[in-house]
Amino acid sequence: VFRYRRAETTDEGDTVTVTIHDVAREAGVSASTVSRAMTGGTVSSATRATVMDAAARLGYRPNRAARGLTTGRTGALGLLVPDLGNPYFAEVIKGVAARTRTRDQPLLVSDTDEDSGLERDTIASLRRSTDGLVLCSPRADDAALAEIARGGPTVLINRRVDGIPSVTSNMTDGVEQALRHLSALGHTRVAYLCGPADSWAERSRSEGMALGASIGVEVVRIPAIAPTFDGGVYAADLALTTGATAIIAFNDLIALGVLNRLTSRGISVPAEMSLIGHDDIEMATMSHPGLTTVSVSTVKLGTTAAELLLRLLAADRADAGHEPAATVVLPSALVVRRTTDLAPTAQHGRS
Amino acid sequence: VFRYRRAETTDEGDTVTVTIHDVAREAGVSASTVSRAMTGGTVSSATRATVMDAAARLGYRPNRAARGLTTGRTGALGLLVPDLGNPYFAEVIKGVAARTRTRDQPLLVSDTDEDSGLERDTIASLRRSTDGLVLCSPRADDAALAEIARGGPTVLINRRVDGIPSVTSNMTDGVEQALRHLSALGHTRVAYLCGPADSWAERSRSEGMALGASIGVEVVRIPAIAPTFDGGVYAADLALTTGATAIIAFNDLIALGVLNRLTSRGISVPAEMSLIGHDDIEMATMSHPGLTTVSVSTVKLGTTAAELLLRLLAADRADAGHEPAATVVLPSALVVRRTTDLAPTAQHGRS
DNA sequence: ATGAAAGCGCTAACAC
DNA sequence: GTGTTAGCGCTTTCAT
Repeated sequence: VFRYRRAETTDEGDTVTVTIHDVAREAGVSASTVSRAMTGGTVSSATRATVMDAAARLGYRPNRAARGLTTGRTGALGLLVPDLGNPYFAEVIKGVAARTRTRDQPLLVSDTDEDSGLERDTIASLRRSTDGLVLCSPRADDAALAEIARGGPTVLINRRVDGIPSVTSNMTDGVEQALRHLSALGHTRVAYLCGPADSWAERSRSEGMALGASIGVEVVRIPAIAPTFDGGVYAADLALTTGATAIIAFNDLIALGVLNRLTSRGISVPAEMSLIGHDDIEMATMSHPGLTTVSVSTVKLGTTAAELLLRLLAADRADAGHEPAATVVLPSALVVRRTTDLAPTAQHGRS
Repeated sequence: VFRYRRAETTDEGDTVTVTIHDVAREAGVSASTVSRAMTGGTVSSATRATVMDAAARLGYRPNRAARGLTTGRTGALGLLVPDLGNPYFAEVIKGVAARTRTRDQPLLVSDTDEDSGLERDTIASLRRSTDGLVLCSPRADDAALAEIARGGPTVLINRRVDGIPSVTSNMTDGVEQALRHLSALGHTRVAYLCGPADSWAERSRSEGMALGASIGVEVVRIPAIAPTFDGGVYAADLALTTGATAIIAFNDLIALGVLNRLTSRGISVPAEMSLIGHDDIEMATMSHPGLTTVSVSTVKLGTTAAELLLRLLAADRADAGHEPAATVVLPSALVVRRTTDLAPTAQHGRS
């Protein structure tokens, strides 16, 4: 009854839409057969070939909106990170994007600006325009996350909640390696600069710090440092008052802030103070001296999460019996650069 | 003839979809009236109120796919940046996202990994799932961009092409300020670390460097430095061979690399070598010493571009006569921190 | 200012 | 394995 705008500009510049019916006519089959051929339904391989050929000849592109209207799916995936400006999360994004790009699935990325109020709304909004969500280091509590996961396919990064698939790095192990490294260098008193108290990552790393007691390293905790460069600048002075000869920071950003502050105060790293970060962001290689840090394959965190989500979606479509939620733990490894050295006391002993 | 999955989980946990017809019934009007009320059509303010009320009561959310099917619009916007890991672009993203968030429009973000081959494909893919695109520092040549812009509403960031709306920062002016600052400090020979030769940003900044000739500053160009930290590390040694007493880098990342390398080689910044970056990324404040740099309101670049794009879309819908493409130029300002000081020669003169 | 009706492009139940 | 058919939820023309 009325003219609809027909989109899709061809190379010749004229504007035509080729629909599933055009392909059907060209291939001499019905529209449903075309649909089946395109979406992997039961078609004889001969007709499938004919159809694919016709589609290619006509330059057919399925209309996402139309498909979405019938299937209820959007074809898009969503990813939520605390802060786009944090290079750690940027790498996670790249990992997820790498996986979705190969399937030509649109990826919606949002950040919450580290604000948990925003997190709720953003998730709801993302949910409505995607088929599944990857939540990176979410702030919400377990109950809220369970609720969110009930709303649709969900994969967690750096967070573990019963019943929800997740990918995490082995932070506890990473921190333990850091502690052992320091212990081997003769340090007996190290300050730990804690991250956000409510974060799962903080709890995991904190757990690793517990190793100190059993290997003769006294750990002094400095609570609730903002996981930023400025947080580190602030924390450096506090750490200095503890009598520690080494510092383990919640993340690299904090460590870099510490390094900057110590340098400004004329305290030599690593001669007078050793320093270890966490995450191995690119910047960690750029500092002077290069930062010793717990390295995590951040990109892989992203690709793995995307993989898990895709698997979830496939299982969903096949109405497969719900298997237990996959829980992948990626290894951590301490990368020793130049901010760690023998403890000053040990050095005396050495000379 | 068959059961469709009805989505939308309510607070009670049961799964119901409320459609425009439900609202129509509740409000005692026809579906078309509801549609008009929701989309700003001609409705009496009384019925509009009734409809909005009914919609709110029922918790009605328009189905994006259905709307898209009839209108040909997706409601989403796209943004393409060269590299998600570059903090400069991260801020641009935040700017765009801030604007789209208020309208609850999904934002699709992709990066090209600084690869111009990927750029073409990614743009095509983004185009199909969005109503309009913001292209940040695109690598494609003018003709290709004109072609892309013909494919749908497009706004450029840090690039100017005839007929396409754009937002840029005044890089030429920024670089001129840098040069004047150096001149005032007595520098007479400065090395300029060029960015990618084919980039618009490089041409703009290069233009600013031309000022040197007229204010008695000799400029030595070092061509085609990768716009990364490592690029800077590499360039530092080259710059040292030129006899320059100051360096202006294409961007902060390069400058930070230079700073790192100079520090490693035991060359004091700024005593022996002054250094200026460009962009004023957050990291520039974190270096030691703090980096003197050309500051650009990166977030505003993003919000302005989003604003322009939204305006374009609105005009499109209203079939408004095409006005000339808007070209917004945001100011630049030199931020003097601690990497610039009197030229060594001038210092001698001073003592 | 409002309602009726058609149809956007696609998929899925059903019959053969 | 394939065609027929109905309908997903919405917007818009047309008539009133």
